[in-house]
Amino acid sequence: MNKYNPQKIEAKWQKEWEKKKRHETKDRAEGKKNFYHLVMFPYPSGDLHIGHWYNFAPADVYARFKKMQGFNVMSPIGFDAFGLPAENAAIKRGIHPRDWTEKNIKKMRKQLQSMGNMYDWSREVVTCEPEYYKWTQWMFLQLYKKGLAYKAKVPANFCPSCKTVLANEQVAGGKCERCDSEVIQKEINQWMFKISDYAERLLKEIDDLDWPETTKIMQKNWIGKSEGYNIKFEIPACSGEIPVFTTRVDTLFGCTYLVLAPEHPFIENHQAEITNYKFVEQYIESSKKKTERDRISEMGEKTGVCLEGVKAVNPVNGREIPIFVADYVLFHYGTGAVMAVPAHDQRDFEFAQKYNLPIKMVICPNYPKNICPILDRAFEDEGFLVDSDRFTGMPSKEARQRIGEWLESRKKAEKKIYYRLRDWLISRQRYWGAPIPMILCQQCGWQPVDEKDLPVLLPALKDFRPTGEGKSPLAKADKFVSVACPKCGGQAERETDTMDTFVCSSWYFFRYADPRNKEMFASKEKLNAWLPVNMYIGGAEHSVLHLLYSRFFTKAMQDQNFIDFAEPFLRLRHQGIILGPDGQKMSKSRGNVVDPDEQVKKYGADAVRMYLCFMGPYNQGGPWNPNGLVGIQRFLQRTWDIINSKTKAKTENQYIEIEKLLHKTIKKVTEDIEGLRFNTAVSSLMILINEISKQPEALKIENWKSIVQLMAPFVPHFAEELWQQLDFKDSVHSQSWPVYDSGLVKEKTALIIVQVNGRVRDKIEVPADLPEGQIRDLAFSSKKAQNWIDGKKPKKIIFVPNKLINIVI
RNA sequence: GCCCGGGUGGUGGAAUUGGUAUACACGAGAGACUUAAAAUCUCUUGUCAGCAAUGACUUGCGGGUUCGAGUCCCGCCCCGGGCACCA
Repeated sequence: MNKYNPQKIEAKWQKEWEKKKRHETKDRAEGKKNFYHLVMFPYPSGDLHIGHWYNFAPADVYARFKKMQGFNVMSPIGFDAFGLPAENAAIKRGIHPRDWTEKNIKKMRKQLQSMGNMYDWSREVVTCEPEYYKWTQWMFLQLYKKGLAYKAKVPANFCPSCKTVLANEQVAGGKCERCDSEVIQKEINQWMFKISDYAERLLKEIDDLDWPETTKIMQKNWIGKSEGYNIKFEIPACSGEIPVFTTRVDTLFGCTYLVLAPEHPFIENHQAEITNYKFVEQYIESSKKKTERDRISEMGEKTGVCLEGVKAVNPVNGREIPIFVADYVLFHYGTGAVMAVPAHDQRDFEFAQKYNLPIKMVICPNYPKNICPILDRAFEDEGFLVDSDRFTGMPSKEARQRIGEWLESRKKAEKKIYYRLRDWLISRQRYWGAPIPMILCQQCGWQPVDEKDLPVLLPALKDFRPTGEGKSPLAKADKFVSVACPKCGGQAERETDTMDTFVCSSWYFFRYADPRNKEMFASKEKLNAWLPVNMYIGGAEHSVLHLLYSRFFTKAMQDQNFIDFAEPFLRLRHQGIILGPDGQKMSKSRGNVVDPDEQVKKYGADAVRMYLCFMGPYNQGGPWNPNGLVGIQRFLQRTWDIINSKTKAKTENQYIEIEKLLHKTIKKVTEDIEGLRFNTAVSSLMILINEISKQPEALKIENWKSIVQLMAPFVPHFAEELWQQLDFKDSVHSQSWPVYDSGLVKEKTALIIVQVNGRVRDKIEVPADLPEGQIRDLAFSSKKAQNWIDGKKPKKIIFVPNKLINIVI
């Protein structure tokens, strides 16, 4: 008998599809709506492990499903090819990053093709190719022109091992996200993107997106909006004032001192008035030396120094209060100064306890009883005001508004909003990235490279290793550095830093729409044909990095009218993470990376695809365990055998039950794929085949057609082969998705659960929609139920149509 | 510390709106076919009691709401992710 040989048919159909260019997508298809299906493009690290398969194979099931539903689906793929890991790996192996990257891409292309995904390779983009990074540089210039790219000397996160600065988003717990080394603070002149200009839009416009709620919350927290007041505290000693930001104006009467961040300019500007300046200076120096790590480990252990000789005046009651400098106050947030209310802020509370400062309670949980508890920690909740002059007795929420307005009318305060989001630092002192297209002229200052001179090619350096002195390796390439000023023509120097890879990946989804355009990153016509992305699938680890940056790019490009939409990804879903068999995150150093090749060789790509779908909920992931794969193989073999036995169907209505089950399965599979519940979709297919295998003669050939179609997205080669064996025309993948008959799906009978006092005592089968009265009679005549009713009179009867009757006695 | 997500058989998991808990699959056990093995097929498989019919118990723990709770509410424990002095 004809045996299912996955390796043979997979090779056959992959060749055939490629020959017929089955997966190339036209920008317009007659009578079809475009559907942009996108997976996060991979980083060419070398080998495609099972985690990649988990990302790409179920995603491809969705793409194929949408195609069969009649959409003109674009499913592109490419490589996020610049970046630190490639460079670090190349250094380790003593080869050039370009060679290493190209070799990996070649290998991964082959591996990706072996999965049988419907990628349109004609649209492939590779971010380290000049034809691509030309437009990355072009985007930089557009941002620069609008003042959204600027160079500034800021304290930055510096990784001593990677020898480059990093964005805030790339530092996790004081450590480098890539190599886990301790990050130190270093002041370097850096190129920044002004993402903070878009904080409000990034926050507001996320609401309407069909994204996982958790991802939205993460982005919102990262942006971190706070509304409050900037309050002016007068400093009589130097006839100046210090503004502080607070979200709790209602606690102002409880403010017993001010605290400035060590970097606050007031301190340096008033050396004369501060009588213990030497001491203060020492404190500032010592806190500067602290690493991010020190600050984290010291959390709770607050330090500071009082500025002797200067006092601040609380605008609300005219009282003079001391001023401290302490590094628990951050300079880069708000005004770099806070009003300390130890009774109602835990940090101030700890500081006040340590330095014996007055703790004055002004919010009570239970006014007018007015019994304030003795505090062992700050009371940060809402309550009623006490000891607050004419605001006493007012709920804190109302007081916030009233005190704010009152101060505003006296010009002592103004409404203010601050965001936690800081600007995006994009300079990297590394070789393997897109050069920043800027030129520094001693006469004219920073000048952008002329657009017609793009791309600024990355020179083919022999020694590309980082220098460690905070300078890019490109600085060593004299030919690259030395250039004529675009403005005056005089001697000038190129910027030698390269761009963070996240810049390259912030716009790649535009390029897929028009990948070979030489005039523009993509034409508006093609952008409008495809974007925004209809379905985006990728890991949750990008919740704030890539996904936030891409939204920023999209908004910035919209504002300059290069595109017509404000959000790049309308629908987003995350796949889970496949862990190593040991339950740990897969990593080469742990040696638990699973290569799917062995399983593919044994069971075929189709079985592996389907097993990945079947394993569990797609967004969950978990440890890799191939034990269940054999179950998928058995299922495919059984399906194959039944079809090949070519059992002829009998008369139409004899097997109506099977036909009904088929239509229920169509409904279930359709709904499940749409919701990315691949595991239950596969299980319902198994139930169907199990049922059919009991009576294979029950199915008409027409119904086999539907079944093969239902399976096609999961096991594309298998389905294509069966399609051909059943003598159907064309390709199964260009068929339209089966539609269920709602008449057949509707149940003719219902199984009624008979409960007595909420416990199941019997089950009775009745015609569907039988009215309550009749079911009641049936329930009472049930012997099993009668045993429990025991002749008693029911107190109550609960009836759920077509489901359940509960007799309460 | 704060914000999310999760905890169901030996294992992966199902239960879409508060209505049969354990679908589907793996594994295990028994049997059929076979000289034998593989493959395939059939049956059993949450726990306890029972020959059985059947009954009791069971969704991390403890309470609660409800005729009825894996699902809702309160309190706790554990695991995973994010944030981490953001005033």
